[in-house]
Amino acid sequence: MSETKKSLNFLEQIIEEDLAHGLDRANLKFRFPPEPNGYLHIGHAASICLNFGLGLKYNAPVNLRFDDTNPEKEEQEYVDAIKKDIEWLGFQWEEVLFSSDYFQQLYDWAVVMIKEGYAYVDDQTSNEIAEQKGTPTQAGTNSPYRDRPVSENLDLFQKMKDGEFEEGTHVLRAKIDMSSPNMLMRDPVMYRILKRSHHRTGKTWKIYPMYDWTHGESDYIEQITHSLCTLEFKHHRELYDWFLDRVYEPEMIRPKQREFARRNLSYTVMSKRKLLQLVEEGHVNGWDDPRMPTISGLRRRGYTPKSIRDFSETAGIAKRDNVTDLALLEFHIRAELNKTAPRVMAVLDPVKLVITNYPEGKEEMLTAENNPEDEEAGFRTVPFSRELYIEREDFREVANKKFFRLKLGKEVRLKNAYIIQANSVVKNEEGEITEIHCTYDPDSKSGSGSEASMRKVKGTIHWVSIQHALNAEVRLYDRLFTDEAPDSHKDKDFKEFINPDSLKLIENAYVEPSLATVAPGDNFQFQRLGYFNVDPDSTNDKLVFNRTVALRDSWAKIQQKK
RNA sequence: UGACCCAUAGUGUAACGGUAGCACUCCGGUUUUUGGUACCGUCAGUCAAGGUUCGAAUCCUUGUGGGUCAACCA
Repeated sequence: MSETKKSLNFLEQIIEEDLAHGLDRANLKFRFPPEPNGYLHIGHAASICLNFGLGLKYNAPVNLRFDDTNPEKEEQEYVDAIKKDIEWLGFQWEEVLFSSDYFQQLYDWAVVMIKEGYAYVDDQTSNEIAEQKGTPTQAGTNSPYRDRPVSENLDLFQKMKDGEFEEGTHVLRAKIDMSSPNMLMRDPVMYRILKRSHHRTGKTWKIYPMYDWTHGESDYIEQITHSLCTLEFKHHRELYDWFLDRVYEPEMIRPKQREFARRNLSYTVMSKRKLLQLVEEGHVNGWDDPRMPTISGLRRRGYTPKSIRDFSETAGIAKRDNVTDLALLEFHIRAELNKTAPRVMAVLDPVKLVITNYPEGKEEMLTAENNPEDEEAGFRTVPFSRELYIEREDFREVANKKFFRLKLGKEVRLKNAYIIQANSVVKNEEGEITEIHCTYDPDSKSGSGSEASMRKVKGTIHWVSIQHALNAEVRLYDRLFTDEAPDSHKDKDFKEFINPDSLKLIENAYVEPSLATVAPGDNFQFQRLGYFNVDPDSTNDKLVFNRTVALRDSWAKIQQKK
């Protein structure tokens, strides 16, 4: 009975209103319209989750439509990558479509517009046209070709299409209003001549339609009810509607463009241009570098589809500019991995520990729980022996009471193993500790049920058996930028804020032998350290792990306060 | 010196004229063979000034602050 009513975001409210005013629920249809000129990022993910989420909520189809009207920038490679990312996020489109599929229809409509006096061919250069545009505060002036006869326009447009003119010599323009306060309404270009091979239509077309002319008409052809885009397209809505008026038939669905604020994330940038720059200038190792906010980068970093969907859901949709805290994304990946990632032991900064009263040559297999958060996860065994590695920072010769880890003369629990007491250290000439000598309590074996095993010891540390451990490379990632909003500073380039420590490479880490058979993409929790996944670079000979995110670390906070 | 959009805890969002709520972060505590998780708790907000109203985060006016718009890009 206690049904918590979920509040609707403003777009859902618009849809509900449309439904209430007679729109048939069965006609609801959405689309996600990427341009195949780059990789998808977390901001796109918000849009994907929005559109496909609406599709799921209303049981309505969602088309994947590639907005491919510019053959100069678009490539098949991006089409494939985009499809992969959307599927990986867990969504299914109704149809894969391309704006280029509509080139003929668009052309036919343009001819009609010319005949009706709504479009004309302009022979001026782009500079001349730009000069006549005016400014936001100043009206533009009409082109000298604006009132050329329909027959001449038809003839010229035909010749543009036939490839009789060079690039840049002619454009088709909509005849609207050169004094409109909306710059986009000042006779916008509908077609330009481009003698470029298109990734799908090849050399069929010599002229290509512009975004504004294409997008709304594509929505109309597909009978999309709600065409949702980001805020910067707000001014385009007037044009979108004007173009729609040229072709709209009353018995058809009339698509509606509505705008929402794009999702920004702190400590990163979200523009394709800037991300491309990071790739091209070598600040990162490609579009799928685990530090990139791209879907492919997040995937390689170890983020899961669900964590990204949950993030988008929690962050919500609204119309104000935002910079969402990276901590929210991290919260969701920790929440999921805590429930699903198998726990294992790995030592990243090893120091040797010798258990002097443990028989030399002896080894035993100890039982370890795979995931205390998941009863189904079961148990595994880990080998134990006389010489172990522990984390260097888990030991101090002397320390105060707040330090729960190993110190001289004190006890600590080795996770899944025995209680040990540190007795002495061996140092090298530099005074660096090379070995810690300790003794163990043979009766304190974890899970043995003995009285000694039940003893409360304040600290528990992880370890690996030296002779059984596997060598691994571990890549520790941190935020790519040191500033919350690196591209928000007018006087500074965003690259000035690149974090020099965004990648810390550990070439000689040690992991427990159960990890011998992992596959790229597998997620683990390295106990007490964080969540890690297997990088595609990983091989049987050389394991490579990426740190997805560290565990929350209250000890680090205590230390920082000092 | 124009048009349009936006303004709610540190961050992101709800409240649709009727008790400002949720999540993250931060801080404190309980439990714990992960200084993790879980659980409990604390701090913290309607940009400003007027107006309408019994009652305003919500409606109106003005101001302030931020954003968008002058590609043959999308």
